[in-house]
Amino acid sequence: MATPQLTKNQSLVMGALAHSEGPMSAYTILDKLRDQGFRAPLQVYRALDKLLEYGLVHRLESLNAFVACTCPHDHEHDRGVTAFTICEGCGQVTEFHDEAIEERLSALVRAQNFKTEKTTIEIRGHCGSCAA
Amino acid sequence: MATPQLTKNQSLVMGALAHSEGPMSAYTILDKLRDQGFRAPLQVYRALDKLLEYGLVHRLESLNAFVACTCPHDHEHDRGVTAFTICEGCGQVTEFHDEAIEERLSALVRAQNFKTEKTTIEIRGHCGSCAA
DNA sequence: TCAATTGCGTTATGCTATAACGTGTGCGAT
DNA sequence: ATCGCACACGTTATAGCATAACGCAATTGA
Ligand SMILES: [Zn+2]
Ligand SMILES: [Zn+2]
Ligand SMILES: [Zn+2]
Ligand SMILES: [Zn+2]
Repeated sequence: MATPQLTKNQSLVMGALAHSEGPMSAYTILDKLRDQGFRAPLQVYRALDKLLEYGLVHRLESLNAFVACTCPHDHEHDRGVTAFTICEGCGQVTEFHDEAIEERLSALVRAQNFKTEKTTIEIRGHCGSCAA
Repeated sequence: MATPQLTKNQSLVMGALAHSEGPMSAYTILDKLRDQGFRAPLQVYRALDKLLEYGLVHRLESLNAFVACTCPHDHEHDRGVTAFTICEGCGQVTEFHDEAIEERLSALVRAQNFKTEKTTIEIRGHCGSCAA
């Protein structure tokens, strides 16, 4: 998916996520953007849908929240699997990718005769700084 | 976590999940159990909390839904990682486990100096019967 | 007996996400 | 030009998921 020019709302949501320390829920984003004229959840969700489609943003299923993609390349991990560590202490999210896991998962799933459309890998725990 | 005797509510929720074809949301479970006297979401959520703790039930984060554990052993996958394929067509959920993925993930996470508490792996797609 | 724990029931509330409707704008085809 | 279409947008209402806070009852163990 090539990334077209973002619309005003998409840019505002992207900016909010990019400048955030950690993940944000759609409603948290909404609150951050009220001063820029946002009034309703759909304004956020519609922008997020596009940003997810362009690969600029990831959804964290276990948090019902969103983060900006930190992948160094051109968000071309369409084919690849994206994984996250999520610290319960400080909220820090780290995105990472690994071909070995991709290939192993792919083989296991193929053995089930299953066709993958989207893979979610999220690891909850504590980062080095927050470990008790 | 040893599995104590289930209470009445826990048994009812467990039964509903065990006899279901696929995953169920807490509110769907509630509706199924109204005839057995269930009246409020908390009755379901409290039972689910315990069943999750005992390892008899898994939560599917990408669906906000729950499934009975199909693991053949005594639900002793406390140490292990549980993964799921989830068919968007028929709703079928297949639970599986793989040591190679566990070890690879474990190594990657350790390299981040991160302490894992819970790992979520969910693969959305289409099963063999439902593949377009 | 007394305190602590656990499960239960109820009401109310909060958070997450989408349905349904209408408006406006740009742009190619007729 | 103007028609038709696609797309973004704004608004209101509603649906779906989850928990807070209160009180009561049964169990257990000191
Ligand atoms: Zn990314
Ligand atoms: Zn941390
Ligand atoms: Zn299991
Ligand atoms: Zn299927």
